[in-house]
Amino acid sequence: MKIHNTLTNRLEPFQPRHKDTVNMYVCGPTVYNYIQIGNARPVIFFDVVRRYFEFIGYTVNFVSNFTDIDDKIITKALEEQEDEMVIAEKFIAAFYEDVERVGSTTKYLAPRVTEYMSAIIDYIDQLVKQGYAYVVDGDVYFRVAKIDQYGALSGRKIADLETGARVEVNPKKENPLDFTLWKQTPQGKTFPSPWGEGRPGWHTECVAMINDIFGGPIDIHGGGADLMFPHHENEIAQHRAIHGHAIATYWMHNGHLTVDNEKMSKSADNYIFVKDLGGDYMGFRLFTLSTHYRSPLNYTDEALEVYVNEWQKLKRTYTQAFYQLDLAEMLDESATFNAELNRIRTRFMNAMEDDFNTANAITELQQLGKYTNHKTRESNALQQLLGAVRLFDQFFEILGLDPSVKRMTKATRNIYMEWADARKNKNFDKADRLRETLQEKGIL
RNA sequence: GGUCCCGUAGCCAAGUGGCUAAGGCAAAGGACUGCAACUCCUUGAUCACCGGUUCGAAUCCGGUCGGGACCUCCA
Repeated sequence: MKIHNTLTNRLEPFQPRHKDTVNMYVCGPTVYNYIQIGNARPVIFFDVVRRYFEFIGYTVNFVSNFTDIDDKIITKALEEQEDEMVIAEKFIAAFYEDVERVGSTTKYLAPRVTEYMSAIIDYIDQLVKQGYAYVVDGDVYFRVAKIDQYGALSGRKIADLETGARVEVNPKKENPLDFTLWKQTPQGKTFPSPWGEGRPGWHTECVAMINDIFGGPIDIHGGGADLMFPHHENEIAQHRAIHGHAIATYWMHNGHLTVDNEKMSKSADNYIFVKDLGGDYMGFRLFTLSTHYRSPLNYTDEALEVYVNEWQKLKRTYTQAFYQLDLAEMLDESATFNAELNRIRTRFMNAMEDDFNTANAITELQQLGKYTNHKTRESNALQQLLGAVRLFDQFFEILGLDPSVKRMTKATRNIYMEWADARKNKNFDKADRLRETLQEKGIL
């Protein structure tokens, strides 16, 4: 297994810290609105990472947080004249719905900032006591200059950052690059702390959560590329300060999704919420996996349509093979793979092992589709067909695609038999009627 | 202004030093079929441009042009 590590900017062999276990953490959403389709990319990709590791036998401890205290939530709460926590709850529920829509699992630990307040305050307190942070008028800032390796993740140097600083001047900060750990707030929900009533900055939560939940450094820390700087850089800085090392071995970042080659933004009026996408979410999932995760992905209606069609095609292929086996009472759970299927499987797995190259994995999925279509048209190929269906099952499990095909009921089976009979007897009126019924049931 | 990424057939997209540059979509032609749908087969690129390194480059280096990201608590 090779993974591109943003921290070293290299492809590295994956070595878990604990045998047979993968501990991973993915930065979750700030719950102030529905998620847009760009947010769905890490939701889908890291779900695939998890699925793959589980498939090859690892136990995966997957954690992704909710930022439920934030300026944006306060703004939203004021707009809607609602309590901030009500807003947060609403969008957490909406988030889970969207996660399920796109076929990712919601079964993972999802800590919230509000549940971690004391751990966050403790962490900041330690930073202050050890001189890595300073207090000014009830605000607390991290002293970036104390961390030698600051900038290593995002490939920046402190000097460059200072030179090109477009950072707003905050006279309270010793250095414009210093980031907020705690701040007093004029409005919104506040929490008591040694520095007064206020709220934590954004960067401490993940560190506090990871330390509490995993009790030490983890294997994989993931998120969108925009989190590299400053968010992940700041997480690393805080962790180096107290623990002397980066918090995770491998840092993985997915590239951004654009819409019609433009970044999604409210001002550009090209925001697309996952919930509004409508239609075929499996097709959308396939679309997001069709490009390597580190490359940018451009959304257009046409591009999505291509993969919606592709998914329909794969599903049709699978379904036909499945029912052919079902009719023949040959739908065994286990199957042997012949040389061709093994070749496809090996290529698929190799693609996944190569830094989760889902684009190439999907190519193999398509090759399997072609193979299956050939076998569906052959007589006496049921063994190979069974192998194909079971290999499909494996690929679908890894990629999180679900064709939702169930065995035929007795009634449906009878209709199918009647249809076949009618065709054989050239009773085409009847056959066409039955065909329609079967098509409605999704059998044909 | 600073840092970084990208530019492969009409479109999407793998490949990052070496057999004839994967795969998909679209298009055209063909096969199959009671009709249709589905499916299958065949057909396309010297890799933005210029120069360099090398026995050999889409793949490394330099430059030019074009596009994008981050530096603003956006995945």
